[in-house]
Amino acid sequence: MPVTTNYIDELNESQRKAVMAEDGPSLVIAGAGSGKTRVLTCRIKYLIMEKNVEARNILALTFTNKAAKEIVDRVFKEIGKPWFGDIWMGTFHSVFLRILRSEHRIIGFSNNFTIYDSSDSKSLIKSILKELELDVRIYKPNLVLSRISNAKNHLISPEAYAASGERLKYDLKCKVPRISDIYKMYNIRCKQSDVMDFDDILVYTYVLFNDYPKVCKKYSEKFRYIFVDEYQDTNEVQSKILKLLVKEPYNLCVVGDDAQSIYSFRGATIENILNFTKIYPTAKLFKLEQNYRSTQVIVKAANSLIDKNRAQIKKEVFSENEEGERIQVSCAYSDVEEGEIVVNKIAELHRTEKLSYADFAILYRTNAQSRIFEEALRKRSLPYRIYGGLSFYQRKEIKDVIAYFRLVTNPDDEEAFKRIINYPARGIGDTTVSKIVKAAVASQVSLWSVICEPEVYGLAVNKGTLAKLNAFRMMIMGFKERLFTEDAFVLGQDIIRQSGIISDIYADKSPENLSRQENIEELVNGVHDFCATRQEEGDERVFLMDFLSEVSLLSDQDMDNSDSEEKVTLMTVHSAKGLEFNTVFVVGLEEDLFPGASAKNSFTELEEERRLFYVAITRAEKHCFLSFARSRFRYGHVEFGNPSCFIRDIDSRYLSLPAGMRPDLDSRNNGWSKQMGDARMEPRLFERPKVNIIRPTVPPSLKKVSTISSSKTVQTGISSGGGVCAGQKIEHERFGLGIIESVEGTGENCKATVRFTNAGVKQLLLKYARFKVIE
DNA sequence: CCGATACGCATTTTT
DNA sequence: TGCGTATCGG
Repeated sequence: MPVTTNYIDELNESQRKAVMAEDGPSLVIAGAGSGKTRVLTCRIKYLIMEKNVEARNILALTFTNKAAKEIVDRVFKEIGKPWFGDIWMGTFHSVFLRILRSEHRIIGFSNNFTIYDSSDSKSLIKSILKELELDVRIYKPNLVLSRISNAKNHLISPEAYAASGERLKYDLKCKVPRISDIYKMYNIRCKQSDVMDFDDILVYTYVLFNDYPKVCKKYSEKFRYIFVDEYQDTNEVQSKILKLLVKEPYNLCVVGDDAQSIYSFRGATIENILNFTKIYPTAKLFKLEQNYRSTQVIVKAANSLIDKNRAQIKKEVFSENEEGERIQVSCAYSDVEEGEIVVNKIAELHRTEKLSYADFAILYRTNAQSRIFEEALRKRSLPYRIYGGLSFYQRKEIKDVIAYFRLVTNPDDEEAFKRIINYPARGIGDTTVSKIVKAAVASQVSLWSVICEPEVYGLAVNKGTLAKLNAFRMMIMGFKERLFTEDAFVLGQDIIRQSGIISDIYADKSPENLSRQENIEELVNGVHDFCATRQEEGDERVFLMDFLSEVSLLSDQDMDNSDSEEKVTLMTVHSAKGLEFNTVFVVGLEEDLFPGASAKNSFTELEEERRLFYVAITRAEKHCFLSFARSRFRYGHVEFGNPSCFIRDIDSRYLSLPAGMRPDLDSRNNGWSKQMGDARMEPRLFERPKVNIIRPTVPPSLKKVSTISSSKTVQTGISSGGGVCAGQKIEHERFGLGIIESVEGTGENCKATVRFTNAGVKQLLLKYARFKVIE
């Protein structure tokens, strides 16, 4: 047993106070780079090791899968397997989805309900608009969706919406008075389709806990200690769910930074963190103010910036690191030149300071800005990686396959139905689908019900179409029968093959189709890995629904990018939250771009943009560069703009400004008097650049996968039970190199805890694990 | 039912 | 400019 106080000693004063706090609510305000995850994981460890709290009484909630994974790994590492037990850790959505699945009956859903992603929601909105004969140019689907989402985030039911004078008035003012009706229909359709959208996962959890106190009590008693990461990003429902769930003495520990709240456009409300002590009057407040990440100059500059915001909790973030150099501001003639300046600087620092390419990040406000930098980097043959853009799961071919999986799991799923009813083409066109929808709406049933009993619901189509519909139905039914008798991988692969997707995509060999093939193969691999992992962890049977549940809450950021090559990172400021880089370039600092144009009218929006800028700057450890361009190619033509007001929000003591922008020298002009900088083009290299647009590692061929599947029970390494012991070095088929930490159980149930170099700590059920012992 | 062409419109996006 | 959608013609 380790000396229990060690890890406590390594904390600073305020961290320690937060970690060792008595029972009761606590709010930890954690400045950027102040070690908030550390406090979170240490407190969990402290409770378990010193306070004899049982792991199964702990719940830790995050916003991203990535954050969840990090906390799981770190806690696991800290306390080891025996103590880890079954702590519930995960995103709000995944944890609540798990609860909703086991309580599905109570809230009126089937066991197999599926999840709509935002594009499904949008698509449903569109069909409702069509049915109501509303003009999509006035009722912009995105607007409608955000109003509905906003209502849900505030727990306004369709009925409450219809009765809310305030909301109706606002809609009327915006000339979209029928939002209320759309909302109502949207909800009905989701219910009929046995689906939930992302917001519903939270709303129904609230309803479950609020309307069924007995159920709530069950979970309250289970989760005696609740942790929330990034609390500044919670919305109203989330905070209310917590309120229901947390009972005396309110062991709710939330960690966050109000200065980093950048998701209000998604319903996050900064009031949650600002009012925490009002909701929980006994709450203790802890402030982590020492920044371990950045130089003093960077921290001070960031402080001076965020100081311009009104709504915030007072804190004094400081750094004891080296002072560091001033933040250099560059002015470029054009967006292209801005790219060159940045890339030149990267090349220079790479050379002079021996920095790895992975030490650099270029952060921009909008994804559209990435291209310029991409081109500049490509010209210089520097390796880079762009995050964002269309994610793996948003690709058409992937969505098609997932739609099949969804429909097989839940035939009532309307969006999945509509997506694949005629893909691959089987002669069921829009007119037929419209008739089905009409009949379904008229009888308040799902589309699937209509094609099951066409005559009952008065579906008027000709015989040929009826036959085609029937064939489709039989195919789906055929798959459905195997839902719980077959493995997700086997069934999934059969669906892809027998549905005709394979023949459709493999029919022609155009380059874009080739990449589709690769993507499908990648997905098949994903299913395979998923099954294998779950089996190794001890799940006997892994069904398609399990895969779906996981995958519908997954984003591309969660795919393991173990691609070890060193690359410059290009991403939006939003996606950079939580990350850190030695050197950061914040680019495009122009009015109407950063801050964006719409921030002009609203004070709160401007403050949010400022926080966003704060997040950007505080990603930097050593160097931070700011830049803007005088002219920029936007929407097809060149536009001129002014430097961002945010540059002037930073105390100029911490900046090194280009000539013409220095407040003491020339305050009349806007920074346009002179060109700044010595952006000289270096000789171009015409080598093939190392491009990598976040497509996951090269997928093995489908053929290879099939081979693996057929040899499912064959072990590469040792047979179950004997042969392994702690300390051995192994190589796992997917996780790579690792060291066995412990082995327990015998025979069938023999499990090993393995620490992998690149994949973290895993528990493997030897019966399934495929690896070989190296030494 | 699918392809071609025309129009209009553009943030950020953990789940 | 470039994508996604709407509409029309084969």
